[in-house]
Amino acid sequence: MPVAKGSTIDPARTRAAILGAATELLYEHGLDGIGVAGLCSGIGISKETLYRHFGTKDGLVEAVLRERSDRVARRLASCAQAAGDDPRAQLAAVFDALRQWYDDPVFRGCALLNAAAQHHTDPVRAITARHLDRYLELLTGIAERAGAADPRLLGRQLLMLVEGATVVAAHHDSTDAADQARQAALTLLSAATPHT
Amino acid sequence: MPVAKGSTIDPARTRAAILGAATELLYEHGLDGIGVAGLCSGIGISKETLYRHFGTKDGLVEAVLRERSDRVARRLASCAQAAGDDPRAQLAAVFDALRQWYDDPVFRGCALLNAAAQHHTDPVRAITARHLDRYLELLTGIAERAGAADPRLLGRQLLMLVEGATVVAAHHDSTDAADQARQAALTLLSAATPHT
DNA sequence: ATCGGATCGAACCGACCGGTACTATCTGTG
DNA sequence: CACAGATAGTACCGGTCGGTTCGATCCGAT
Repeated sequence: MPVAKGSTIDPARTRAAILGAATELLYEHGLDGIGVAGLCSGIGISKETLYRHFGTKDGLVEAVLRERSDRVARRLASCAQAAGDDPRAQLAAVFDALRQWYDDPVFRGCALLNAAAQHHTDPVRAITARHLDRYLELLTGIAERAGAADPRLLGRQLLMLVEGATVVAAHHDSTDAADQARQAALTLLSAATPHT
Repeated sequence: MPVAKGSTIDPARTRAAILGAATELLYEHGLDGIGVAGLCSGIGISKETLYRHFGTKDGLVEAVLRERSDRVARRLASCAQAAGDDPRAQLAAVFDALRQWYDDPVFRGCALLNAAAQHHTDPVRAITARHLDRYLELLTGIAERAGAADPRLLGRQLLMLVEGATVVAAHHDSTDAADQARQAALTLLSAATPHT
């Protein structure tokens, strides 16, 4: 069959649908754990469609990673912002968001870090590094607003806590990981803030 | 040529040599980034030799991961022990050892975590989980000897710092990562220790 | 001196890989 | 209604994958 009986022919929508389905499949199976044929059958498209939209499997992978990084960073930033103006509350909100993520049954660690571990090619590494940059920017901003003596240092330390909690939750034991990391983060924040 | 002109026929030594060379190759290229043929030519052995010793590529991979976990955990524990009896000094020594590791030009993050990200199969995941368990045991021991109010909590938080520092050093920027994590670790240790 | 085991090198296998080509069929537009 | 573009489905391509087999050759122990 061509083009599926009742489906709308809308390249932009098709592309978005491919991205969404491919994101899940690549996250679950790993970049090298599923081939183009498996991806296409899992997504429900033909190879030609995939190649017309993304040119290459690597092209699809990079598009998936970029989109995922964008979405995750936006979501985390909005969680922080929704917590109000208090930097401590914002920091706590970040780890609360992480807890929800860790409890997701399909949680397998950070997709960007996993991808960089699998394809340590320049494009993938660049996307991953930018992803960590976004996290760092968010956390450093919180550190600044909290009045930390050295916001850039504290930002990096908080970034390590976030990524460490994710790693531990993914590969060791996710029980309470986010809460434990949150408590550590607040301790670091307090210690780095001149007593008010 | 068979058996290489001047080589000793010693299965145990051959096995150890394969393990050592394969460890580097698999770490550098990733588990799926190098095939059996590439491994054999890189190691300098024939396929038959590899398959007689390890049965399967997966068998080789698991043996490599197990041996690496053993070696790394032993080395880290001995670094801590060599720092004397003071728990704070032991903790600092752990991060000093990490700094040396991060500065290694071939540093690519934790091999065990990378492996788990690539092959999230039960055997690999079990080896990785045990690896983190060993880290946790070391750090929890330090927390206990330091008199932390909740040594198991502090141990987990320190584990997150160790793993987070490794991730950040590998994928973002290794500059000062170990020192920044060390400072954070000591801060957490102080905060968790009833004032003496 | 002999022999069994260890090893190399190379050929070989089926399966799967990423990617291309082509046809049939549907949608959306004028 | 007609046509152009998007898509499914399928067959196909060369290459590489993990893994097996075999003969030649060398080591080490008897």
